[in-house]
Amino acid sequence: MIDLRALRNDPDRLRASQRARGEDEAVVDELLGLDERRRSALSTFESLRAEQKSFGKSVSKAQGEERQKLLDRAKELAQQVKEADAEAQRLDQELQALLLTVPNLVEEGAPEGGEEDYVVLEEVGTPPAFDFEPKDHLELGERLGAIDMERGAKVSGARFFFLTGVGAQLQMALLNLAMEQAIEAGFTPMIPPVLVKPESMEGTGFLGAHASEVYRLPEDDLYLVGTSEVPLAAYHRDEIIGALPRRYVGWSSCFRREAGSYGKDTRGIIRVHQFDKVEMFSYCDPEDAHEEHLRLLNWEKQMLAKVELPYRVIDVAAGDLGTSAARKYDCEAWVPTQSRYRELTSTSNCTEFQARRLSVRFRDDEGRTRPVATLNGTLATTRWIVAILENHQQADGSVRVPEALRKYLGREVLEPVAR
RNA sequence: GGUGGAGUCGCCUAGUGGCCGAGGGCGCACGCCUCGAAAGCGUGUGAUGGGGCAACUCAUCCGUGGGUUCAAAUCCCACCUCCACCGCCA
Repeated sequence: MIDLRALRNDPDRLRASQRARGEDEAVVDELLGLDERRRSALSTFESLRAEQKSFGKSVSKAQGEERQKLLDRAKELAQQVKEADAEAQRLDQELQALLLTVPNLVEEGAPEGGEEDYVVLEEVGTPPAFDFEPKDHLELGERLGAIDMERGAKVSGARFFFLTGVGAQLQMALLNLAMEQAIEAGFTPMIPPVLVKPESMEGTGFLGAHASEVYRLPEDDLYLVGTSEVPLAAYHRDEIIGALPRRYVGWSSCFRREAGSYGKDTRGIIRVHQFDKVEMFSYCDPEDAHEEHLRLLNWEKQMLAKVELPYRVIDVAAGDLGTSAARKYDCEAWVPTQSRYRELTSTSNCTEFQARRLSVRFRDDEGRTRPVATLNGTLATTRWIVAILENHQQADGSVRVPEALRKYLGREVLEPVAR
């Protein structure tokens, strides 16, 4: 949620942000008009209510006929107060509802435009040159006895899979490596709930434009999270926290409906309904948010270096930021059989947007409460297996294990197994 | 799933229609005292929103949402959470 008071002072800032995202600018004037009417209704209610309160005092002191007279007038007042209250509440709800539809203000410097308008910030490493025909991750995974899509489909349907044998071990190795790196950097490890209440989902901004991506359990009015960002952001809901920054690293399964992606990435484990992820989450002073964002990006790059993958970093364009992010950097690893880069990590600076919805505050130097900034970034996911298998494959179908993963896997090469 | 009990300021607690416009204690902050500290004494102590350059001021908030009443922490209804016990189950 954006800051209404800041909007009053500088409506052009939101106009520019909406333009950069390719979204409606008219919402600015709707907000301002509604806010004006709400404040006027509120002040009407407040003065009536003050009158009613002092009137109530006189009633309690009066006697006999005098009391009866006052009672008649008080009854009238009560009616008026009730109406004024209802009107003020109605306008406030209308304003809140509209406010919830407005995406975060875009950070200055983010590229304008849509999905294709990203800016490449850097390319790290060199895509491997094979002197044989590289196999894709699924073929490799099946030969290694690491990935079983067929049985995934049999048991759960399309876009579900089993990680088996070294596949399961490889994922654990990867996620353990990520957890270890984060813990060393001072993050508090967390294993969060993956079913959350509507307000947690709403608070993180996932029930707006992307609501169809989210699994819902109507019987229990709970949602399955698409990322541990959701429970980690809601963790401090309705709290005033001290000692910023607070950094958490969450390990969880993630669930995505992938509605509207029919036909895209249908082969293998690139786009699936359920996967595991290690996610960094940071609460910090809004003044430090930009710096913190760059730190998260750096930790992501450290992880990518450890698994020895070639990748590039992109600055995601405003129109592709999603509801909550003010700025977003993705790291995309090279996928040899697709001859292109695919997203492995994504780090967002959500500024105070989520914290305002979730009411997570801190005390500034003057002792006033202010919303914190929240940021998140990926340290490892199941999808990384795709890039690791493909980039480190050898002519015989074996896969070289990156140095950093060896101590977890206990071997240097993953060998094909007989079916 | 069933039955019973409970939810008041950071924590503990008082409060059974108007004296609550929420009292007390703990904690915390500041001051006095002291060479310094402890103890003691004094003062202060929340959130949200509106108005104001400001000191300040007004309104709302006693788990949540409704209702009764001129007036609700207090009465009524529903829900939520926690605790205890019973049943069922991985």
